[in-house]
Formats: sequence, structure tokens, C-alpha cells
Amino acid sequence: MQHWGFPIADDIQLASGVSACEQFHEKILKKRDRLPFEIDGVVYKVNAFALQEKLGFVSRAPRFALAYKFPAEEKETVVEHIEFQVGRTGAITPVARLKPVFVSGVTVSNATLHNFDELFRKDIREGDTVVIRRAGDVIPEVVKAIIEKRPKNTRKTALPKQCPVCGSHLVKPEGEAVLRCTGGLYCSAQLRESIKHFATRRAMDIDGLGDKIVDLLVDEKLVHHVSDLYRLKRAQLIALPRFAEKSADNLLEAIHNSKKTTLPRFLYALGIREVGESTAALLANEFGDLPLLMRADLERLEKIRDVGPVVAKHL
DNA sequence: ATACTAAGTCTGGGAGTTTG
DNA sequence: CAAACTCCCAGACTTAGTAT
Repeated sequence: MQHWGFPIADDIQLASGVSACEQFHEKILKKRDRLPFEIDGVVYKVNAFALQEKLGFVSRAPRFALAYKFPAEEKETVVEHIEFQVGRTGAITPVARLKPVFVSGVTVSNATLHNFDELFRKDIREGDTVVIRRAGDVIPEVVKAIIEKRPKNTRKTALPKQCPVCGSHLVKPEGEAVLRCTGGLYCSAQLRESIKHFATRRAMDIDGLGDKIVDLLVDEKLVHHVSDLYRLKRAQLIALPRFAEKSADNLLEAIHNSKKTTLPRFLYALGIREVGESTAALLANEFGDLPLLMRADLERLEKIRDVGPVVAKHL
């Protein structure tokens, strides 16, 4: 790239061994404030292209490069509220609503607590003063509660007894960490989230079908299942708030266009538990078309590499 | 039993499009 | 023309499932 005249970073160095890498990391950290641009760490890469190729990629990342970040800026704030969100698979996720604080360039007012094991481990309570940071300089994270600053009469956060959205009972299977709503598509949160997942770019790619539109379609009872998307009428859409001819036509066209998709994307879009992009691709590869896949029995599915008994059963 | 990978969930800011 | 909305980007963390 350099020979071709591209500007490249000055601070690159060939290093051998762990300690040389660590020294480089330290060197750049010292220099950080004097750089004419912002950085959040350094990247170690395997130098030889042949080895890079050999190592290749896994779904989300190259196996020949590793980011080594600088410590994140930490701030204190107050947990005003702990809410429970319901995901598309019914997973109940506790989320801290925070008194907004400015950290690493943005105002943070929400942070996930992941699950109840996590929450109990850290013992985060409403009213607590907490330390937060942006993990990887991106995702807000509650590091810990500051016990000395805990007001009197706070209460340990309690496990919800029923789904906060649909009231169905919740289950937490032995050995699993995630608490789940059993409502299925009866639960409007699960319905909404499954439709949003169906529409995303890497699934059916329905352009313009975002958060708010899905909420609207579900609230107006126009959609009870993803298949209902394909029965929407122009007049129904135009009757909705913030919908005019242009937006109605755009949405209908996007829905229509989504029919022209590929098998792996369709499988992924269905949102079957444990069937993400990789597994969907693998299945499409194995079966070639949908009718063949649908005729497969448990035994056949389990024989496929990387498909175990659990995934087979979900399928 | 351990290693590895995939899945699933989460957040804020800015650009671009459409409505009212 | 402001407000509302989508889309895209940045990526962490934890759990769960399969292979070895």
C-alpha cells in the first residue's frame, strides 16, 4: 500500500514474542495523547500472509489479528431503575436505566446487566451508585456497585415472577442462566422481536421495516406472525399514522422484494433457537432446498457435523 | 473435561429519507 | 423545514452447544 502511495500509519512495528508486543502496547499508550487522531488500542497481526491465509476467519473475526485495547474511562452514576426486557427467544434481560453520564464521548443512560446470575453476582440494586465504562469503548457496562454509597433501605433486586410483557410464567431450566418467558408468539415482545429479526438486512432484508413500524403493525393487530407481512394491503398501511402513499408503497415493495432470497437467509430469518447464520448456511449446504430439509428426521439432522441433538430438536 | 465457536443480547451517534 | 424514523457503524459479554 505504501509503495502505491497510500498514507499509512507511522506507528507500526514488527515484534516477536509476547513481551515485545506488550512493550509496543505501552509505547503507544504513552504516545496516545500526542496523536493527531483518537485510538482505543493496538492490533497485533500475524505478519506472514501465508499464515494469515492458513489461519483464516471464524464467523465474526479473523484468527490472525487481535485487538489489544487501552483501559476504558470509568465514571460514576446512579441506577434509577432496573427493567426487564424480553428478547425474541423470550429471554428476560435485566437492564439498568441510569442517570445520564458522559463517558468516552457519548451520554450513557442504559446498560445491560446480561442476566440474573450476573446481576446477583454484582448485587446491583435500584438506587445504587455504580461504576460504569464503555467496554471496548463502545458498549456501556456496569462494573460494580459502590457499597459505601448505597442508600439505606435499598432492596435486593428480585427475580420477576411472570413475564413483564404478557404475564406468562417464566422458566429457568436447571443449569441454565437465562430466564425465559413461555408465551411464544402470544407474547407481544417475542412477536415484535421475531418480526424485527426476520426483517433485518442479514435475514430477509426488508428495507424500511424498523423498530417503530413493527411496533405499530403489532399494536394495530395487522400482524400476528411474519407471514402476515405478505398479506398487508396498501389501504391498511395508509390508514396508519405517519404513513402516506410514498412510505406505504416503499414498504410493500420492500416486502415483495424480500421474497427473492436465498435458502440460508430464509432459514436464519425464521429465528429457530440455536440456528444462526452459520448453522443456516450449513443446513442449506447439506440439503440444497427447503422441501428436502423439511422431510429430514431427527436422526438425519444429528448426523450433520456441528449439528448436535439440541439443535436437531429445535429444528 | 476442555477447547472452540456460535448464538443471543445489549447501547449511542450520525447520515439519510419521509411525513405532516 | 423540523420531527420522526430507519439504517449502519462501532463491538463486549455471557452462555450454550459441539468437537476433541
